[in-house]
Amino acid sequence: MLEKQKIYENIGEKDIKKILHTLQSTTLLYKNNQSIAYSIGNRNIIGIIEEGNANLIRFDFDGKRTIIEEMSKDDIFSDMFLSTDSSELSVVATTNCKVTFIEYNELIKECTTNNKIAPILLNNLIQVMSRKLIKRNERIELLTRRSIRDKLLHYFELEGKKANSKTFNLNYSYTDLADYLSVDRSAMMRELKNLKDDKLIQDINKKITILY
Amino acid sequence: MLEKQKIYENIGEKDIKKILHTLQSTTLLYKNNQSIAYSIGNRNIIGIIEEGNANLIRFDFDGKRTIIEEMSKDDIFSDMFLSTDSSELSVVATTNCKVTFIEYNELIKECTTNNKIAPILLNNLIQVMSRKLIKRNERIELLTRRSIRDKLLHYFELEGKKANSKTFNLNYSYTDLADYLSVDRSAMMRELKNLKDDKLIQDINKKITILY
DNA sequence: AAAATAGTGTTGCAATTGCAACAATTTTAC
DNA sequence: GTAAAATTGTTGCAATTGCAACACTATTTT
Repeated sequence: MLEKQKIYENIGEKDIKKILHTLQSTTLLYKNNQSIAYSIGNRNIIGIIEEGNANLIRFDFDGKRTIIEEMSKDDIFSDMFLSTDSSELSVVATTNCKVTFIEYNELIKECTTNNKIAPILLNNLIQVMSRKLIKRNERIELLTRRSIRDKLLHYFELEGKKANSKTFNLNYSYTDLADYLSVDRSAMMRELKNLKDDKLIQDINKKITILY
Repeated sequence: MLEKQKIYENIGEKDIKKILHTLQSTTLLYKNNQSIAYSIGNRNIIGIIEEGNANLIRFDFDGKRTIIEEMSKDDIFSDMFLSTDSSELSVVATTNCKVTFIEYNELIKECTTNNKIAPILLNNLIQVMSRKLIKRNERIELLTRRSIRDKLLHYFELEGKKANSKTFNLNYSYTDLADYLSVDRSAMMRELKNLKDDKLIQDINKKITILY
């Protein structure tokens, strides 16, 4: 399994502080369910989640909510990664969060001034972005499955691979999982029951076991 | 509308040749429908499409094909952006193609050796990756729509925005569009007819006009 | 120019899915 | 520790979707 790439990989504590200072970073705290507003007027701001979890979500005009991406410690988000006219997208804290904001343009500038740390941070940024691309790809692959059954089975397979075991714990609530798979919750529950009846999976209290 | 970021942005012809040579790049030609094999044994290979178009596609075990991403000139692809165990994914030329391969690790190495061009190329790489993230995000947003009708309308809106007009040409065949939206083609055709009957869109020979 | 291949347009029918609505349970907040 | 809020589990029913099959047209290939 691919290791989770970290934005501060290979940079010592002191150097992290130094470069964050050089880049004139800001660190802010957010409470659970709070919307993480950023890039107000600015451009190319990168938010680094230092502590806690947050989701990138979309609210439909009819109030329907869709989780686009879930993020945790060492994950990043940025207006750079979002379409300019996607105003209905927002980052929402799902636990209390600590977020550091840096300006990408400053980081690039530092790379041309013999700063030794900046290129490492830039490389790490690319690694984290690669990982993000992979995650979004996985999501796309999930969503292209044509039935709820296929989506569930594929999701379980992915989780199984991640856990490197046929048994793993669901860290989503069923409500959230339905959102993630973009299907009706009750229809998903019905299909989940079918999968259990067909002895393809076991589900003991959110602990899933793949039986095939 | 966001400009398409180019991997060679702000680098002169001569410098492009120079850096490609330094990075020991390889350029290969592919014919339409040919599979673009890369990273055989290697890691962190970046493919740059110099000419032509290619798709990132998945073949299901039952032969069903799904377009994950369509790519054109100046687009890039890489094993870095793909899950390690996604062996069923492949890049396939959809026209005759010219592709240059570079090694990411070499590029990083060059950045620490006072090479003036390498950091620019690296910045461009980030810009292109950002764009790719946005594209995949758009795709996710499309796929999370719950009905064929919604998917079509949303797709048309996106294309309208891109063209900056209510009228634009479909550059997909309907067969491919169905693949892209991940729905049954005949069901999509039916829904397309409904949209026309409801006077929400006009469709004259692949020239779509949004009527609302 | 003919043949082969790929794409378009349509339909009936069966299966899947979403919606609405509800009770029961669990978790969170004060 | 109780009230409020969120989640789970279930069902009937209607709407949407996928499948299969077909005729027809357009585009390549040789």
